[in-house]
Amino acid sequence: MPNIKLPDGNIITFEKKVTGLKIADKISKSLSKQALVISVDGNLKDLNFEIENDCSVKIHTSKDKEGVETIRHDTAHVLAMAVQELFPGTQVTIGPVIENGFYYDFARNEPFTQKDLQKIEKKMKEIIERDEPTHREVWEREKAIEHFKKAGEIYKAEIIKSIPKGEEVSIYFHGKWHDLCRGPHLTSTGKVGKYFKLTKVAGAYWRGDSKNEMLQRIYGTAWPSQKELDEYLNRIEEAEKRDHRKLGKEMDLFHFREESPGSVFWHEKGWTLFQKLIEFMRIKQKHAGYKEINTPEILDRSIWEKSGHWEKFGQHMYTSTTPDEKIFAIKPMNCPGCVQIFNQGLKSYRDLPLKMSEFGKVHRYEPSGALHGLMRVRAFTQDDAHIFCTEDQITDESLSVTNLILEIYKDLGFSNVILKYSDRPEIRVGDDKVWDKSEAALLKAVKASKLEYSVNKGEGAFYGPKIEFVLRDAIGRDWQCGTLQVDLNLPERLGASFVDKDGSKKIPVMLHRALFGSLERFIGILIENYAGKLPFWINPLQVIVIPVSSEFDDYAKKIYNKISSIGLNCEVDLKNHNLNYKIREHSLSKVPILLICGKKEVDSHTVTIRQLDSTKQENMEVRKFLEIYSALNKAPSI
RNA sequence: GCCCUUGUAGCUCAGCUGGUAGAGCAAUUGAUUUGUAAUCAAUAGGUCCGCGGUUCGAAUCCGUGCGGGGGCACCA
Repeated sequence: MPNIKLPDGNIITFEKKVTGLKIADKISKSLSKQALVISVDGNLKDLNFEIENDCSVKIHTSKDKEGVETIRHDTAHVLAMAVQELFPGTQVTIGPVIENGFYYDFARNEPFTQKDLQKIEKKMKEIIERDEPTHREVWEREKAIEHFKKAGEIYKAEIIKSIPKGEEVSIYFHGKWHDLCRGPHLTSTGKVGKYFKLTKVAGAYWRGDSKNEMLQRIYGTAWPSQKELDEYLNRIEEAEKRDHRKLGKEMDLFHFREESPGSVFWHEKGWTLFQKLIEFMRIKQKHAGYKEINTPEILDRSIWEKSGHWEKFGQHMYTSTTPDEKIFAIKPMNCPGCVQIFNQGLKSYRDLPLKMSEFGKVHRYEPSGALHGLMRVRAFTQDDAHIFCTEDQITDESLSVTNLILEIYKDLGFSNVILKYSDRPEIRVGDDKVWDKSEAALLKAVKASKLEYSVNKGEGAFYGPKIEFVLRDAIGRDWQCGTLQVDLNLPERLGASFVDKDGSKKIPVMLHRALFGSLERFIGILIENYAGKLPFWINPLQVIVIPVSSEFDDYAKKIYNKISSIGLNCEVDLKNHNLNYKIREHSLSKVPILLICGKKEVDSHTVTIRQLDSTKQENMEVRKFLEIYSALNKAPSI
């Protein structure tokens, strides 16, 4: 006589054991139609799972995350069914739900083509129409292993072997086709619906390990309705339109070429943007008490050996041999150089905290497959800084770094920031007592920031704990940008010390921090966040002056000179094109302000302003325009 | 690095099963002097990514190298 407690608190009593399907029936017809899975005391179960004891349940429909995920999981199964029907001999491996969809990894000698995907989709729809009923069986381990081995499903057999002893080995059937699976699943393939799409094929290592063989992964997306599917596909399309590689070309900011894969050729406009960001940072960092330095790009091998980079990071380092056979490395990080500046001359405790910033260009030999536009490059500029301080100063300094980062992000339009805190990894250097102290100090700063944070256990650097700053962009994507790391190792390795109050020599703590992380990457993020329509103050081409006809060229030039002289990035377009053409051209290249001058403007000594994405025109005295827009030509917080 | 895919004019792309290349935009020149998202015409523009092979003949087929894209691994 199970008593079933519903989410609204009501209790329904059944005479004998009961399934989720029956409970839904009892509640309402519409619920029983929409029901997909059920939570029984918080555990997700199939709708025909038999409930014998008292419990509380929640029946999930496509309106819940659980319901949608089950649809996706079942779609993955249907995908595997279709593939095995169409391509006998293909082995199945795993097929989990991911954000917005699912994938399934297959082992097959021939590659799947784009055409195959269409064929598979068609077959999937057939299977859904066949409405194969689902049922679940629990098998004995050895029997299951034998069964899958015999069926030529080597990977499945291996998965079963790795299921912890004591855990059930459940097999799901959809008609005759069956697969090892934890479940839960819909009651039949017909429940899946047809609102799915296979999106891409890709390679993926078996068990995610690059030492293993490569499988073929088919990605797909699935939704409860056509509308949601279309919306999702639209979102993808919109994101593609923002792609910084495409916009960077269209806006004439930068390009890449074969001679230096993963390194940026910055064009004038892109470089102006780059320099504007640096100028902005210089002001903010000066206020925050940083001293800017600069260290060599190329340093002798010996310092990299001392710092540990040669051993730990050598794989990613560019080296260079001189004609006289000396080996130098091109810096992959700025820290050793900075420590050498600290080491020059005697430092006192009175000098601490000493904050040295550097816009340092570093080179790292990244694997070719990792490169991606500005987001992942082989040569990039860090807005780096190293703070030398005492252990007691870690919390305050970390907090002031956090505040600086938040201010800077906010100025650039990102106010949604979360933190990731990582503590000691298994392989590390230094005494556990020192770790205790530095972790506590850093965590205190994290908490004091009052930001949302997550803890990544064991993911700190080998030399100390770290925080990563993650910002969310306009279309909801997260980007890891800033980082703050406590370093208890490098200062000692490179012989840094200061004279303490009592006259003794002590080793300082070093904080590594970067705000944007990489200027290149951050510019990529900015472009995508704003879809190329950069805020006025950071825009590398702010104003274009357009005469209505060549008769007004002189006036336009005069205006252009005035605007340039107050430090705005301005151009004048004297080309032999009509007004409509010029407006279209410059609007497409996303210039925020177009100034139109004709007879009217010359007579009244005004300009007519046309803002990007607005057809409204505003006529204004030249003097007033200069006043307003020179005030707008700086960061909001400055 | 690994799997798949891709490389034609400055850009975006067409070029079927092998017969040495074409469009639109941009550029140049000329005409036009224009009031808020494409004025007209003419001209010029190519080592079809590199190397090798098959073939009477290769942008096209094969091999290989390099680059791009989608993933995986990597992101110290």
